[in-house]
Amino acid sequence: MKLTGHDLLAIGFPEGNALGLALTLIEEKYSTAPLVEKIQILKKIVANTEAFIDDETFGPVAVALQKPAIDVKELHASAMPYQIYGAEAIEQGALDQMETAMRLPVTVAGALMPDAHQGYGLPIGGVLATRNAVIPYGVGVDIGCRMCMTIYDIPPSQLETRVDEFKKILLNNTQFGVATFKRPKDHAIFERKEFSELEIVRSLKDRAWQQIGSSGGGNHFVEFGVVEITNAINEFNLSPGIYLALLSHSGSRGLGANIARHYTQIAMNTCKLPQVAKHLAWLDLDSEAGQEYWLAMNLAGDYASACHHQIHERIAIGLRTTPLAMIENHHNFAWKEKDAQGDELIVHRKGATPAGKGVLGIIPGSMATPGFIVRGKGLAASINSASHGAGRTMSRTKAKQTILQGTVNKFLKAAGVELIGAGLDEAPMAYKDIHQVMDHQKDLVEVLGSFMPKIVRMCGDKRFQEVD
DNA sequence: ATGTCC
Repeated sequence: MKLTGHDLLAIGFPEGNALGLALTLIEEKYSTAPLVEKIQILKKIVANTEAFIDDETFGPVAVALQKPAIDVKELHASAMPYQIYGAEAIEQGALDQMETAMRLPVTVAGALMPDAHQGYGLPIGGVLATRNAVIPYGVGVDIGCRMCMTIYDIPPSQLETRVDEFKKILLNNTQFGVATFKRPKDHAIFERKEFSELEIVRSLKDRAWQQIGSSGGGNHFVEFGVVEITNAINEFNLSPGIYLALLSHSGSRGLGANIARHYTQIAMNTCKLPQVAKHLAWLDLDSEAGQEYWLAMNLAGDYASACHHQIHERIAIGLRTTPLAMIENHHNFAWKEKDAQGDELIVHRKGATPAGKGVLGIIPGSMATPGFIVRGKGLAASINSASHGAGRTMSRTKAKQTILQGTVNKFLKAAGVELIGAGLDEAPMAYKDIHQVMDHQKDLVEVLGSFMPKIVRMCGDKRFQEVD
């Protein structure tokens, strides 16, 4: 009979690394021993941890047991006030999560964007400013998930006249789901010292190399479309007009996912919070783990950017041209920013677009509704942020159960969109009305132009879509 | 989001 994690919790093992380690070792060394004997041994380690520090078998368990001086935190009795944009279209679960986040002792300010919906810990569309603390689940699992748009001096009418050619360019130069490039392109990011100096990051380097330039699954996409610039974008000398553009949405693939998983576990093991807030566990920025996370998060952000740049580079080569402009922004990340007094804040944007004064950003709609090129207005109440899209109005499960393929096909046809891949969970009707969402954030961003998708590639891998 | 469970 094998011991379970539950048995170990019952005899006083704290949640964390020691538990897993003890399970592994006891089953390795005492696999044939009766259950009571295994329990007796482990009880002794809990009761007299120090005596086992040098134990040949259980030394590592004792070390892990001694390690974290677990810090039990309390929430403030009431939540700090925070601004909500488009509250009437935001689900209760997201509001509850934000309310909890506003009770953390490290929280300084918060805001909820109009595309908000429930997530793990901080809601998607949540912005949270803290003092000297970073919350891995306040950044999200896909660290550095971002948008990137390149705009070309090509008449967008060619999306109709050369549709098969453009589809082929997308198919040949993007990879979705588990697929990666046979010959990944090298990138300067692989010379970064974080890949050798941080153990967890080192263990992820080979896969990061395999996956660079790939897009993954879920709501990620690469699409050609028509940009209509209404307000000149002086950074690029881009005049009002209609252009062909490429828009991509993806993140840091396995690299960021595993960095997030690793440091979330450390945070949850060392920063114990009441059940309702447990996913908001933070790392102090001056702790070793906090500093490591900060470096690893920034690396994952730069890696996500590198992936987009390779996508756009490959496609620009396919188009035999160079872009007139490139606009990009993270929307799952934490930044060091200053408050009104000039003191440093850690601003978490989990599915929120940076919208500081003058800052360019991209807010996508869905596969068959427009997205927008925006310039931030720097509104303090929004913590210099805006939405990162339309936001889901339906869970993936519900979308797959209730939306019919025929309905989506008609919608795509009416919108003049060619779709490669994607499941019903990404259907336009699973998302809020982007126009309403934009209306709710008029004070946060100025719209400079729109982007209408025309040839869209998303993940067509059934392994990711779980069509039940 | 993620070779979708250490």
